[in-house]
Amino acid sequence: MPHKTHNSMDVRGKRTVLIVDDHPIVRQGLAQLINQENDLVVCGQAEDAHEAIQAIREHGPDMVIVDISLKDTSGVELIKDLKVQHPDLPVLTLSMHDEAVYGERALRAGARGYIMKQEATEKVVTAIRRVLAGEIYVSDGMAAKMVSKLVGGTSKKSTSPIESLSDRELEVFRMLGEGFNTREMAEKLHLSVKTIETYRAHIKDKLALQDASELLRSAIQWVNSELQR
Amino acid sequence: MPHKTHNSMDVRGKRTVLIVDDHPIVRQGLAQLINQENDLVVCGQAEDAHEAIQAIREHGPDMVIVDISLKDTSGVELIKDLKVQHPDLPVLTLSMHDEAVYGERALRAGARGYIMKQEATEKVVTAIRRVLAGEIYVSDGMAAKMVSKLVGGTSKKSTSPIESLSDRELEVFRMLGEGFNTREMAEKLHLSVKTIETYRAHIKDKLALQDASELLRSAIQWVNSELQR
DNA sequence: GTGAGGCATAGGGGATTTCCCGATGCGAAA
DNA sequence: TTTCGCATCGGGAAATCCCCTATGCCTCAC
Repeated sequence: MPHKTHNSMDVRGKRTVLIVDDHPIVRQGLAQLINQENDLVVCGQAEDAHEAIQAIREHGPDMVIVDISLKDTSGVELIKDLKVQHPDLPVLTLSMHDEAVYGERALRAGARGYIMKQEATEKVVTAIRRVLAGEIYVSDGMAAKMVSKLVGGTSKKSTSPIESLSDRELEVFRMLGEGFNTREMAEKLHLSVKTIETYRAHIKDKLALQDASELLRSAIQWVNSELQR
Repeated sequence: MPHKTHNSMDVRGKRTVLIVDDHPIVRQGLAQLINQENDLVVCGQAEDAHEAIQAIREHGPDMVIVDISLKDTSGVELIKDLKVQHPDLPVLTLSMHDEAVYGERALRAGARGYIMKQEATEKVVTAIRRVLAGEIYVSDGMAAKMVSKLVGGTSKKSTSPIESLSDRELEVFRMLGEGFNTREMAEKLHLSVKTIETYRAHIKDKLALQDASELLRSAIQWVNSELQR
């Protein structure tokens, strides 16, 4: 398949991959994994959303691998941005979080695949190839779940109210449970305090919580149960 | 590959390292990082506590690097076990979680160092060397915090600073970690809001915490660790 | 293709809460 | 008996929370 505008292959005919992850060790592992394949090569790395945008401009990679939990802007936000700025650039989401919580969000944001760091390295390579080929990669379990969701259509039961939170709201909810206050969240996410306050109010509504204290308890409990996996 | 009796050096005179992490990609990155040093070599890998114990028996490494969040047993439990079974085997804790939350717990469990995955790879190597040399490695920030905690506690012994809380203070600390706000605590304890505020201030002083947010995080973390024993 | 509604973002202004100063009484310890 | 730590409160300024409103996007149904 002949590609269009930007450089689809480097001089030695390899497909180029850009890595976005804020853990140097993970970048190193991933890079080695990719570079030892004879048709793939890592053309650049970034550790936050801003660097990622720049690196994409600079290198024009064939695909990007994005960790979903970055330092400032969350990976989901970066994926959404990329969807706008580079609609044809395929994105594979790499995450240590459970796919049940973040998988669907990542795909809805525009990712072409989702894989957990717990997976064997061969599966990661498989996922990369699939995404490069223009297909979608998710785990079998997640694929099954999404199918049944489609078939079931309006299955009102068994949907945790947490599912109803928007991406930003979930992010705020998680940080709340980790003990951050409104101002800290605003700084971390580069948003106005007022915006965080709005999210808190929405979360309270959606989860039917009475006040800030119930909200906090709920968030703490959820974060802990997530840690237990 | 001849196994020696115990911690010494392998045939080529390198110090041997065992990696325990449930993310294959991280293991790969770390292994490459270590193996490219000419005096260090990875002698084995494990992805959970059980495999780790076995691998240590088998390879007798000079040190172990343990991720704090494993699949089954938490890394902290593994570290405690190792402290019993191999008291002289130095352990470096590697974690993606903030050191403020887990650092102290890891060290108390017996680790000789704590480093975050966010750190640059050179720092990781530095930490490994330090721990191998029998020293303790923590970040500068964490070291400062622990010193101020010790100084602030005025207790010569290394008792947990939480021990220094009075009964009322401890009660407030626990309720804080459970998500109660000041007014609710006042009602529950039949005290003035002002009194609870005073306790909060005292706890902050005694535990050398900066602001309400740190106080909250600390309380949440403590309550959780209490739940797990 | 238009309107309804969700989402991300944020401001205004009053109600609460936190934070930094005290302060008082009461035991225990020095 | 003087000096502690502890439990208990208050004043006042600063910060935060809470309720309402608003705008610019999207998506999706009709």
